[in-house]
Amino acid sequence: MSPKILDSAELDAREQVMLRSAFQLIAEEGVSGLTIDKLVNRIPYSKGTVYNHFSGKEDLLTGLCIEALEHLSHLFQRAAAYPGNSRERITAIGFAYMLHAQINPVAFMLVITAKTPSIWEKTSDKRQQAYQQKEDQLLQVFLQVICDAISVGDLSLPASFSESDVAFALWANCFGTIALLQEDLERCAVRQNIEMEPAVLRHCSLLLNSFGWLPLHQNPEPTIEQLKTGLFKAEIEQLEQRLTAKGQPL
Amino acid sequence: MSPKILDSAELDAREQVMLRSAFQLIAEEGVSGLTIDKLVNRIPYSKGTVYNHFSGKEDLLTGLCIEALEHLSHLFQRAAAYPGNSRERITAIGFAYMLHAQINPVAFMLVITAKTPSIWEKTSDKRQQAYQQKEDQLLQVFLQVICDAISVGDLSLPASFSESDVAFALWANCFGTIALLQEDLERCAVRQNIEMEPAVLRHCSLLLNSFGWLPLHQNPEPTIEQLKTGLFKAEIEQLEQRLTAKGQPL
DNA sequence: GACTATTTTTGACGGATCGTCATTATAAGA
DNA sequence: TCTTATAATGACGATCCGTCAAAAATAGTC
Repeated sequence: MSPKILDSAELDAREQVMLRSAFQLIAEEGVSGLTIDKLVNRIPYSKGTVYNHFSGKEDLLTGLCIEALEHLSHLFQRAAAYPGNSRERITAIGFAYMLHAQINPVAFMLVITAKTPSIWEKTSDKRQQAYQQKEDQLLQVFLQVICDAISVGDLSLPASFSESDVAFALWANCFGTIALLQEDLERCAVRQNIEMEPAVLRHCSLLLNSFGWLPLHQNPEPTIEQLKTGLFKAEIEQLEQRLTAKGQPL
Repeated sequence: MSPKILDSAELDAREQVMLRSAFQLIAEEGVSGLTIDKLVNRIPYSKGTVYNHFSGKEDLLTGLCIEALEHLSHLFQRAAAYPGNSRERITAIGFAYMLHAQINPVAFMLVITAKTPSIWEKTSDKRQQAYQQKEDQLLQVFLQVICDAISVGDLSLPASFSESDVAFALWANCFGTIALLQEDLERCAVRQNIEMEPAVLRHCSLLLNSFGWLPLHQNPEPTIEQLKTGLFKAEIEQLEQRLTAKGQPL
């Protein structure tokens, strides 16, 4: 039935099937619901074949994370290409990060836990490298906007801050805000009825102001409505669909 | 051998024994190394007895998180009582958060993952409540310092910011910085040779300045050396011991 | 087409872990 | 001493993981 020599297109297609089914399984039953046996029952391949593609459950999870990073990377690149000033663009990236986390909360949490030793150690070298590469891509987008801002004069680096430091400060701030407000972490004491979207934007504004990133704005950033009805219109609609009918795959 | 009717002191003592051994097991073999069977082999109680105390492995993990939050709570309270101005005190809390994460990195990561559905759902109601309570305690310390700062005049709330919003912004910022620089997440692209201590302090300074929290400082906050040689002397030493000889329990 | 060699797929198996529960052990009271 | 309530035990069934020897499928050769 199957060809003797498998071309990489066929292999990729299979991997996609496996990742899709794994994702769906997680969407239905949570991360702990993902089981190799259950997965095998849903796909036209056997357990052994799955293990030809993934070194184990953890490798599969990292595979899903890589897909999530790809999704995020697309959003970032679109945000970075937003036709506005540098402050609007960096804000758009933060906004994109938040959108991603809301559209795909499970993947967002997965990425956090993917680097813990219990998962990372069991990830194949091949996929570890692929993951790192995607992560680098993301950082590059961030850095590009920062460098642009500097060259245009919108931003001048504070003493003892490198471009990377600025990128990291913004990233950590967005990440912390999103992570603590993530729906998975319901009923956190820290988050008392705080809405994610305004919080992320407020925190971005605070930090950008602190860097003296021009043009200085009061929060909320005025450009947000444009992002929601323009650049990220599709994602916003996708998000609203999610809120009405839950449980559908990415 | 055992008394017929167990008083709560005896029960608490047992729970401590179990938690200690679980902690040690994790320190030796990582979170995935914690196994009920292995735990049972190390303590003078049987599996059934363990299950009389904890509803399962996840409940045990949450139990460890509660202990971690208690540790953190002590640090926070000491920081909040630091005899300095309000800005120094809030900075001391952020510093304490970082110290805690460095002294007990596994617990820090555990607390992140504890709220994910796969763990939280399997946690007993009793322990869920205990956890929430500890979390509330932490937030209260934060809020107290913020309210003090306002009443003293060091801080005036920005428009559309409540006290909780300020607390959350600071918390999220510290959390994000620490989490991304956590040693468990080695080789993150975002963190290129960035040291945790200066990063946390820089980010705190940025945010405090953005709030106009008086007295305005350049980073690094000048009070840090005092914290390291005074208030948190013991913890700093503990940390240095950890760096030289790894693997010893909290 | 028959036969061989090579590649690929398969799922049964051993090992490990979980959580339960019938059984055993212990202590208090009569 | 004997009964009874309480607590501790660990054997057991169920589940899941990852492996590997056997089976299936294909390509090549005559």
